[in-house]
Amino acid sequence: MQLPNDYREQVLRHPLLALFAPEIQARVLAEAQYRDYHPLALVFRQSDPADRFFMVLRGKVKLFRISADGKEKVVEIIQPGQTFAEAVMFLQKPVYPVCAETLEPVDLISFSNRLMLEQLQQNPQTCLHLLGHLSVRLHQRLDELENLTLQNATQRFALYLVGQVKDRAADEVELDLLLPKGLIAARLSIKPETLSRVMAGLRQMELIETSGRHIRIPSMTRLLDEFGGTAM
Amino acid sequence: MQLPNDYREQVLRHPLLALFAPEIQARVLAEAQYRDYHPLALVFRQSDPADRFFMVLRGKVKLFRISADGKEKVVEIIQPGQTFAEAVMFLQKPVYPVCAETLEPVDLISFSNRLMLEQLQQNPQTCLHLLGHLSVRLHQRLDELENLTLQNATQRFALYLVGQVKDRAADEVELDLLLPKGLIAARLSIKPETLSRVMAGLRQMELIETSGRHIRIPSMTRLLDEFGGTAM
DNA sequence: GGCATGGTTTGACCGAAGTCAAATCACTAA
DNA sequence: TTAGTGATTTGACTTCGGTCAAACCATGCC
Repeated sequence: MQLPNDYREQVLRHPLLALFAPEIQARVLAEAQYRDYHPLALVFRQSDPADRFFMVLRGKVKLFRISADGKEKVVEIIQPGQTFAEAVMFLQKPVYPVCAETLEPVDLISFSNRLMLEQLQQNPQTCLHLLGHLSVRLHQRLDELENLTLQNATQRFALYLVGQVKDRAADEVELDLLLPKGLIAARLSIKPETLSRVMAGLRQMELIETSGRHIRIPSMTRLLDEFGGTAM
Repeated sequence: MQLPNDYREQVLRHPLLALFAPEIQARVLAEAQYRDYHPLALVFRQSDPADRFFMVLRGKVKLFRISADGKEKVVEIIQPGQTFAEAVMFLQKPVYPVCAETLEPVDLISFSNRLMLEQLQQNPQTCLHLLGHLSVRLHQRLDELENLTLQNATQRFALYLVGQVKDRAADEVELDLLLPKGLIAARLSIKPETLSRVMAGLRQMELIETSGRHIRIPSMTRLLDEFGGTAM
């Protein structure tokens, strides 16, 4: 399928491709595959052999793991503009470590690992950028590990809320959750029922006010005060 | 302090330095710092500014996080020959994301981030190697996340045991735990008391026999059968 | 409107792991 | 040997979050 022109620029602006010479960019795009997906479509499955990686152009993609007894752990929700499964190309035995499923109508572009690796050998700058990117991800995972083990459900949700806020300075904040609560619960590794109770609790303590997806935080300070964590 | 000669070779054999030209290696070593530590010494603290990374030459180093209320999460136990805190040099604001503490008498060598970054710009092969390394680590963290959320204490310990076994083929296995049980518990994010009960449980089911640090697994098959997970 | 569907909430109950405290074991050093 | 320190075990109790089931709500569709 043909890559629509309005996506071209967005793709080439991505740091992974931005530093390549124009003729290389052209080659990469030529070998790229563009595809649109229905909601709830499976992009790839855990332990599928992996010879391509992806960039989201439109919609959201859920990365998750399935355990032997069928329980799933949501690892990440990928937003437009982000790539996923890039780290896989560096493994000796390239195999996707998670399942990827679309949440909405989604447009994806995918790139050949082989071609990308070849280009990386010529382009240390992009290598360094990727190293930076992976380092950040590694540390995010660290944060998440810490959250899971050291923080309870309410603290995890509070931290999630904080992460959603754009204006870090303001004390009184309003925002809209951009995911259905069930998904947020999954992302935080708690059950929807528990999330519901957690929010009820915070409402009780007058730390938040809610109506549907819309949330008002009267005092960020007070919220962080109760559920600070090491955060920031 | 002077780097003992018998360590020199070991250090230069490490993939991070192995591909550098001899004169570069010499420069890196010249700027490296060698030091020995007592047991329970703090190498660096979480959120200390980070301008060096480390390689363990002797002894074990514990990496861990401390939460606001003082609880600690053991992230990793570093063994001789391994490097740690290499990923930090790629961050915009280089700051150690964990605390590092020696568990035994330890010898460390540390390298300048600045110098290393300079060299990486000239050496895409080593970049790629590092990318591979970080990717593996990223996926290990994934495994760990999955274990924490999808697996209970007994399953986690069973997986840990499996990971300790050298001979993957044998069905009847004997091994010695190389860490005190308290640390193993921490590594698995459970309390020592719980680990104790977990082992008692497995003993009950005749899946393991123990005496002190020594453990006999009469049938690997049976153990994995009960507590398989997605593992392998 | 009436109804089906899926997301969200609420309640009653359960269970795995944490907490606290005491007992026991292991090993060192006098 | 004996005392002392720290690691490990055991028991009683608590707690957080999960499970199951029912109610509730919003939405779109006929």
